[in-house]
Amino acid sequence: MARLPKSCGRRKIEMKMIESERERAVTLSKRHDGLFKKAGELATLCGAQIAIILFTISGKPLSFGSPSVINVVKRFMDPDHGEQQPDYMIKARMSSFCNAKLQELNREFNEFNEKLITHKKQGQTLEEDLKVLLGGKSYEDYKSSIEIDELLQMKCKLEQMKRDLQHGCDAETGSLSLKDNEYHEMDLSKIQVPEDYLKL
Amino acid sequence: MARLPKSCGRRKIEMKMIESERERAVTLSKRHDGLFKKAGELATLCGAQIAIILFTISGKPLSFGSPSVINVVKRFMDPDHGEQQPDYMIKARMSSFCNAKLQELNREFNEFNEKLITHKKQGQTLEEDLKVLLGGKSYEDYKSSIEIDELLQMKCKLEQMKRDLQHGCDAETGSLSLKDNEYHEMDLSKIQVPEDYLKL
DNA sequence: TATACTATTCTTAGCAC
DNA sequence: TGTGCTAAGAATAGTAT
Repeated sequence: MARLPKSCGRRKIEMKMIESERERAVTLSKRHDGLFKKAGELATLCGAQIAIILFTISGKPLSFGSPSVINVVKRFMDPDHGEQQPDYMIKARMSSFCNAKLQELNREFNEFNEKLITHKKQGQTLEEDLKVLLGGKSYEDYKSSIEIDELLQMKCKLEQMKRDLQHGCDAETGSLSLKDNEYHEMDLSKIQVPEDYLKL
Repeated sequence: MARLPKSCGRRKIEMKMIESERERAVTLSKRHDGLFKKAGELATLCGAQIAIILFTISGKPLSFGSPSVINVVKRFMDPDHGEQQPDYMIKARMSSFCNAKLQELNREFNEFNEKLITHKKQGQTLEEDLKVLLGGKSYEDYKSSIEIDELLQMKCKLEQMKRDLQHGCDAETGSLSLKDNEYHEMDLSKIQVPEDYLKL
């Protein structure tokens, strides 16, 4: 009772894995609640279907689905199941799956690229950059180990895919390009494994 | 330029489908960004694996995955794929799938029940309650149409499942019950289709 | 472990460009 | 459509129970 007016309140936290097991569990619990709540709100407000699947570090599965995880996942995995897709989506013959794959790659690339830029800005040496980028814990957490040439290969593939998609679509629908779709968020122009890095 | 100090700021919004198509799209965009960002933070902070699949009302798929949507979904769909599950999880022979199913049911039930309570509190007549609950747009959005007796059947099944699970587990591990698992959030005691409603 | 509290940070609704 | 701004509203880190 008689709660003293503590001088704590929320504080900023560093975006890295929380070391303390207990603290991590508490954060997971709170943020899991918050995330699922936000997902529900999004579904309600925007009439969207949404599924979230989450595995805790100890392997415990948590999920959220509106209307249900299974429904949404099914729809996602099955390209021909797109009953509700508008005409131009069908014409584009772009399965949800592929679309999503591109989004993921997009995200991975941009994250990677941001790290490159950040480290560059911090004025670290190339050696340090590479050490952090390829061997460091922070990036390792995200994607276990990626080689620069792998990245370059992916970039080429992505550019090819992008070209193919645009051609495929333009050919069929004329002016109706796919520029509304998410994978165009991928700003390939920004994704540059700078020459300097390759010189190593 | 010369931006006047507007007196707007954020306002509270009602939790229902946004009518205006444009406004809905804007909200979707903002909240989609926010949701995926939060998911990424959760993955980083807590070392969790997480996948989000989202279909907009127009059928456009958006997704987020860490490490990737496909990985997480695979792990989720395949009960035997639980390499990282601790011993007690394996002993419980409770597949991720079933666990999730229970969570979904839990959520559905509690939402339904909250609606029942809310409407009750608002002092509406039973007729109005049922109209809103079974035929109204807001609930229809969530689950297309559910009958009271269906709900009761589900409740019975859930109670049976819960009993089975607890017995199954207790039999194998003694005191190590599954009370840590999410489906125990399901507060069956609160889920009551009140007698009055059944009298109709 | 779950809940409560509060100061603070973070998110986002409503505008304007 | 997309971006930026601002202030109100939400979420939550840290703490204690």
